[in-house]
Amino acid sequence: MIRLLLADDQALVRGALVALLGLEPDLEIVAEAERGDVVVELALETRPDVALLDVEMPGRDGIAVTAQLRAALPSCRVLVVTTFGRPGYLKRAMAAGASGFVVKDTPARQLAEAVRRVHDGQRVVDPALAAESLASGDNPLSARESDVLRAAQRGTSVAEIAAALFLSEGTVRNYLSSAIGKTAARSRAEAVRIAEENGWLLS
Amino acid sequence: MIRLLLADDQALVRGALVALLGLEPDLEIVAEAERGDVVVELALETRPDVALLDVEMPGRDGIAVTAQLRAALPSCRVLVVTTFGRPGYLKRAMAAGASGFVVKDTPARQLAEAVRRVHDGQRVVDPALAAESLASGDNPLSARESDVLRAAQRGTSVAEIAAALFLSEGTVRNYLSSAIGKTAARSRAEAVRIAEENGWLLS
DNA sequence: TCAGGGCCGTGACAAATGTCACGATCGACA
DNA sequence: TGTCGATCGTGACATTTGTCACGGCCCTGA
Repeated sequence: MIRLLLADDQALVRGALVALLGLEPDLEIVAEAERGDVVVELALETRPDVALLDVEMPGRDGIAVTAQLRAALPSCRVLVVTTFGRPGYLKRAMAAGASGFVVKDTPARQLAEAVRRVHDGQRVVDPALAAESLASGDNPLSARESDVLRAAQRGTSVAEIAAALFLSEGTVRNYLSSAIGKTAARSRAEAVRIAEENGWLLS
Repeated sequence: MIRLLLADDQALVRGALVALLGLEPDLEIVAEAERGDVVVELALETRPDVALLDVEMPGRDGIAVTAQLRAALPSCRVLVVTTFGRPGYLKRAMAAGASGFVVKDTPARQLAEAVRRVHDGQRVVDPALAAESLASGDNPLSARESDVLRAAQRGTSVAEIAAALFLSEGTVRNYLSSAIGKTAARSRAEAVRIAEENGWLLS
């Protein structure tokens, strides 16, 4: 039996995944989480063989959880599941120690198979996404530029961003300007969108 | 047996829901769709009793599908399922003729029960969401203001919005300004965010 | 019939935004 | 050791954005 941990913030999806995977005779769900920040603790208690982690979760995002889980319980492999096939997500998930990366667009039948492959020590990655990920290049933003873009995500003004990050307004404008340049955008809002779509704004 | 149609663009979620609802002895999934614009045709072929529609779908959004489905096959009740509990979604779904509205945060066990209630002619609505929906008031934006905000969603400049909508730049600025006022925002980007969160930018 | 509202446009203005040039410090790295 | 890049700041400037006042057209409801 492969022991499974499931983490997804949408109760309906989580429950449905339980039903789906519960149909497989060789899989057993031993734990469920709806927040990222309880996964490691739960894993230490229940000792799963494979953890299915969503990226978008309250508390802590799935990629950060991946890194911590790999450190705390190396015997547990991680399969990351996500709604959005952002190139940066895949790259960072693999760098964090994930064994597989699956988008929610993939047929349901392949999920159990992916779990088995991951448990088997193989890597599982959507080939199309892998290609896109390679093509999109690395995150060109510096840490500060990411911070400023993240703070600008909700339509915040320069003054508010500066106050939130304890920077001068001029500095914020400089970072925004260089972020706009690096993302090949033509306005702050477009830069935010491009960075989001590439998965460059996590953590 | 209650005959079910399922529409959700994420194959994994759709498959998982099939597994979940397939466990219920009185439910039978007779059709699946991954695009909004094929649902009506599919429903006319398979004659389901209840349709489970996601709001966010390619082709046609679930609320537009609801209206068309109600017209084409009045015997089929609609239960709308969505990731985002936007107040405006609920209001528009009910106005379009949906019998129920469920967010993906609700426990999986309640889904089958919701399907039965809807099939029974009852209405199913998350009470918390209903309250929020009433509190948030109606969409204050005029059709044109919504158009302009929608066009501004991706960080587009005034000149580009004007070109896309065949308007003068001054007019676009006026609409943006009044939309900013009506949403109580302080910039275009914030107005876009507020309108999105309230579900005012559909269709 | 008239008032009101949505729609479309113009022009002018203040404020915010984006760009550039210029320093300065610091750590990493060859 | 020197160089490079990231970080933080200043000041000046052009452009864009947001606001306001005004005009006109059309439709709807009182």
